[in-house]
Amino acid sequence: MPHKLIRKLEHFTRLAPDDRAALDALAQHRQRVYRARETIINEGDKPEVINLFLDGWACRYKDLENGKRQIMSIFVPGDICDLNIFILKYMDHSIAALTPVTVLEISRDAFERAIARCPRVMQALWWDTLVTVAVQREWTMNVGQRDARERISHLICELYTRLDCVGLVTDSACLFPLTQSELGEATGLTPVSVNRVLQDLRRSNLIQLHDSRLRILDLPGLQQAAMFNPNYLHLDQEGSHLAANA
Amino acid sequence: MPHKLIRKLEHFTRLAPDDRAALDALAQHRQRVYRARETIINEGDKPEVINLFLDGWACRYKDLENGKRQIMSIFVPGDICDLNIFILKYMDHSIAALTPVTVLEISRDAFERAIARCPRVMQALWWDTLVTVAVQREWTMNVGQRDARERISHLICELYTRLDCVGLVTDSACLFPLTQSELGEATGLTPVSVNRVLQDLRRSNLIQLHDSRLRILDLPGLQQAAMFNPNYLHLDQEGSHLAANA
DNA sequence: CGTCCCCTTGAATGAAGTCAATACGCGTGG
DNA sequence: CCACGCGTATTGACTTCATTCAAGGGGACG
Repeated sequence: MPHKLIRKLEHFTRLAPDDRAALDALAQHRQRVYRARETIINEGDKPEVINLFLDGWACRYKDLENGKRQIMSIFVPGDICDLNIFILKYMDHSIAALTPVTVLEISRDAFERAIARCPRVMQALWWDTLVTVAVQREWTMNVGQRDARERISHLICELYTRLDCVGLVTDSACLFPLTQSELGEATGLTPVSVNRVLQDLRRSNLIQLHDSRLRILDLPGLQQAAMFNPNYLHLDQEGSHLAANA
Repeated sequence: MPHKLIRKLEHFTRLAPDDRAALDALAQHRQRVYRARETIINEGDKPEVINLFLDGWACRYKDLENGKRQIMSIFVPGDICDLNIFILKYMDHSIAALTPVTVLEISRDAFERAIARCPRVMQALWWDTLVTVAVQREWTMNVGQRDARERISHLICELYTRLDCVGLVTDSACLFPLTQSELGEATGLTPVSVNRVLQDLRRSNLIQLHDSRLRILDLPGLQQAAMFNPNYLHLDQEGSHLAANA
């Protein structure tokens, strides 16, 4: 059932039937559904489980004293948040559903059992962790060095690529349920600026975006506008030498 | 010899003599010295070792097509960069010395041997990894939501706290070898803006900063100016229940 | 002694923010 | 069924914070 995760991990290495079985075993665990905007875990709470997102979009965010909110990560299906998070006593940020969301709650024990006898799974999950950090660095870069148009384009490129990885892109189109406010919170822009940039991207015939549907009309053009280089997602089967049937 | 790392890890958990021995064993490995500004590893290179910073400051950075550069992390003594980095085939960013730097190059094997029989060390290093990611998220927040004065203050607060953790603060003062350009590259500001903010912080009697020496005159005041909350550094012995002598 | 890097300062410019008004779709309840 | 409220999107006018441009000073080093 967590086959979106499997699908994603196979961008890194090929998994043996055993490995897949170990990952599937995780799916035995408690599944939980959240409504749009519902909190999944709050800053200050004690983390107890590893959340694996099966369906829907969610985000990591933090509120500032001055009322602003920064969205620091977006979770799409197949994403897993913080292996071993229970090492920490308190969450330093919150996680909330952006759309209705289904997650798998993996306990520490189940997780440890799953990876204990599958070194390839362990490595693949390490890869996923390293990619998550690389994404976070790229977000720092995005808000630090790019202007409004580049930021929004870059975020769109990244999410589009990540969705493609787990099979959620069809015909250059995908679901894209972020509001303009949320796009702003993720990129450090105001909703008004986001709106203006989106108008511009539409006028430039790079994207279509309405009713939570995104279609990329000119991927190379959009990537260029974003200075997007997918390197940091490390998707090119870099771990294939570790693969089951290599 | 990597006792700055040990010192840092003990903010999370208490280590047994065995654990310390395992960490000390790492120090047997190749030590390497870089000059200020020298590249330690370049974007595109294959990562071969885990670098543990013993002395001096370094940074992670990425160059953009448009000539700008974002510093995405700062390394101070006791910091370790990316456990298991060799899972990736290519570096997606570069690392360079900011000052003369001494690093320990830990091989994959040595690393695996060190943690194999010391679960506490493993957990402590995992904690360190989670903190590193939390710091990266905070940087995203910093450039995304704070104004110039807040950003610079925040970065100063963070580095001051991290240096304090490894015993590099004496009498509210520490080495602080970043140039104003580098501060700008880390915060998404121009050197001119950085200069103006620093003037302002000095006039407000919050800090002294000259000749690469920083003194904090009013820590609560600076933290308030920065909206700094050290939560995300997870320094309060959160893992003491796992400790050797708990 | 000259060069280079870093820091400093002032004045002009510009990108994004703020403020405000309007429009649109959707669900709820009268 | 329609009215209303609410959240989201759009647009225009004005403001502001940071950037850009430019010039000058000081210290380190060859």
